[in-house]
Amino acid sequence: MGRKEIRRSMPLLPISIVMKLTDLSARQIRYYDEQDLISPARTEGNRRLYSLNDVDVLLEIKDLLEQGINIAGIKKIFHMKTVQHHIEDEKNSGKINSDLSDEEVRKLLRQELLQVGRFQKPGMQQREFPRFH
DNA sequence: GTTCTTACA
DNA sequence: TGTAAGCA
Repeated sequence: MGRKEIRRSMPLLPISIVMKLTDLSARQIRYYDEQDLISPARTEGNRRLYSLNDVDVLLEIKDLLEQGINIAGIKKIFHMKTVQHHIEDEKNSGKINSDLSDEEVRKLLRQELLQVGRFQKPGMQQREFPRFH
C-alpha cells in the first residue's frame, strides 16, 4: 500500500461529519458497517472514525442504492470489483493467468453483473446497470 | 453534547 | 429505516 492509500484509509472523521458528507443517516452508515461494507476504526471510547476511503465507499453505496440495488447486490458488485483488482495486480506483477484468459474472466464478471439485476429492490424502477470495462 | 447498542414500529 | 431508551 502506498502513502496515498495510507492517507485515504486514515481514521479521521466522526459519524456526524460523514453524515453531512454523504447525506446518509447515522442508522444507514452504521448498518453498512454491520454488513461489512465499510470498516471504520474505533477510538478508545468505542466511537467510529471514518477514513476518506470509507466516505468514498459510502457514496458508492448511496449511488447503487438509488439505482434500486439492494445490499446483497451491492455486496456482489463490491466482491466482483475486488476480484477484478486482484486480476489486475497479478497482471501487473508479471504473472500470467494460466487457466482463464483475461477476456474470459471479464466475460464471467459481466454475466455475474447481469445477475445483480435479480437483487433489485421490489417496487423500484429499473435503471441502467454500472458498467465493467 | 455526541455516539453507541439494542429493541421495536 | 426511523426512533427511543439508557450508557459511556
